[in-house]
Amino acid sequence: MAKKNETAISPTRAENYPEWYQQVIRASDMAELSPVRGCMVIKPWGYALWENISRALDDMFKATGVQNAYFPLFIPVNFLEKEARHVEGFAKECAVVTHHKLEKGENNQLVPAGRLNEPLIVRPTSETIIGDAFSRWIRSYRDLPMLINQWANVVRWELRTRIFLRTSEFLWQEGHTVHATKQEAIERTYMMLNIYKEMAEKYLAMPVITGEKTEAEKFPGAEITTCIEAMMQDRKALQAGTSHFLGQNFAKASGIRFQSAQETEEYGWTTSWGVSTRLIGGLIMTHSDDNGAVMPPRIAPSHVVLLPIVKKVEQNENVMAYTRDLAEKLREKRYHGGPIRVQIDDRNIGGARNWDWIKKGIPLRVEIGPKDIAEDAVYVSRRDRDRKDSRSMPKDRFVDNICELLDEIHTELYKNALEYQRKHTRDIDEKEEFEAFFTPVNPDRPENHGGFARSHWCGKKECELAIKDRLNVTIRCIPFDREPEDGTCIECGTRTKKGRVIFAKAY
RNA sequence: CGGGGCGUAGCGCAGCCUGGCAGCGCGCCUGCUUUGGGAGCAGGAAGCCGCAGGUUCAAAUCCUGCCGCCCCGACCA
Repeated sequence: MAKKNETAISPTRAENYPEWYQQVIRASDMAELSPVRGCMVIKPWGYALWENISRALDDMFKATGVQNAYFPLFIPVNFLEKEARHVEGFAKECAVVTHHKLEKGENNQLVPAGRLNEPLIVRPTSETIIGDAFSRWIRSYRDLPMLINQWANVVRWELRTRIFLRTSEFLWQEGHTVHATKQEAIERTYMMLNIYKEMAEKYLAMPVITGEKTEAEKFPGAEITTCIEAMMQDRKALQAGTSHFLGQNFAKASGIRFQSAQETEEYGWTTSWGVSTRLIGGLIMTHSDDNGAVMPPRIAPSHVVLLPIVKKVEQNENVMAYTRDLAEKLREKRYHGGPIRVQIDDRNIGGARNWDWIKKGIPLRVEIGPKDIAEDAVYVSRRDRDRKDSRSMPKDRFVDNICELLDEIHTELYKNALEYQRKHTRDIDEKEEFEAFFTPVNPDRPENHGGFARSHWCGKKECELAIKDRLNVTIRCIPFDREPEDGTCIECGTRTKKGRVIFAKAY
């Protein structure tokens, strides 16, 4: 009974949020830093999240006619050069392959040899190389729409990295489509953003605000960038997914042309859209608490862990048999398209066993001891409730209702996150209040600040940049659901009727 | 790339000022006892003290250089 800290994770969120984040990842065994700077090793408990996320997304994509394909990791440098703004956006963070061979040099060290005639970049995103393929694949309007997705890794040479949120290499999906008309491409852009919203809210229990990026925050080369933005528990915004309408910019850069029904030659209208392993960072920072991770049930690596409690050796086999039988009954149940994922943990390590699963964030913990078996009952604890808030229930009722119980946890997590977001979102019309809102109360913890400010903006880039320079606050998005409203720009005071935009500090 | 902090066992740290056997807690392994909320006893394994050079009889400790990590800022999904 050597009770140590009140909380399993130290420091707590309030004490040091960035450090807490890393400790949650370590304690839950989701991932670790790799020997290569800025890269991560995703361990099974973390990778299962990505598998579950990607499986659900893949189904949703395919339901809209998207097909998967795979394009090369290496891209000729001159491909990137084709779209001017795209170059500006990505050139400075590209990893470049310049050699194709290693030779033994002094002291037996391996040194690069065999310089490439043309260097290759490691894809930071694949618009250009997919565009090249599309230019060959598409001849006629009958080839359209072209709806392609790839699951891949990409590399962006980041200065400052943070596990899952910003690593030099990350996993993602990138969808790329070509359409005969502007209208259809724009519709596709919004359609995919809605899928991301559904993933965030219905699977990750992460409420998001959908909207459009400003000129300054757009994807390099896009006409319209749409996004889902979520609030983390430090009240910073996380861009959790983006969908872009690329106009004809990339079609012109890559020569994606088709012959129309009217026998004219036209450029295609393209879109691209992606989400990444960053979503995992987002769900950690949305739901986890000072005792570790909290997994949203629908994508949790496991739904329930069974913890047999053996008092006397001679009861051991009885308890284990009961436990195995319960596991089998649970596995027969279907939950959101798959079986209930059950683990049995019979390690003999006392209360530490329970804490391990709390830190991993498994939605349900079930203790099974002689007392329960005598009553044909189980003792159930929910991760989203206080850890002492456990209750006994008849075993059959537990089995019959486990799907409803998991969905209830999902709903509760979503509700709490939405409540948090609303609590820290404020309409602000006075410049002084705006400044105070984003100024940390405690200078030692500059990450602590107000949250989302809904304020008026005249639409000028200078005002947006001035705020960014002064407060490190940016316009996260122009919400789709904004209502026209009279107001004055929070920076320059110009009258505007357009309605409010979301200002926040961002990851 | 600028400012600050930190590198000692898997994790968290002490030792450094004042040079002299490599330490502590947790974790890990073995055995026994235990098991309804971070178990007890006994035994054990585990270290390039970030790296390289220097000073010294002797360096985790002093000096020089480098590297890495974390936080803040600029940039980004």
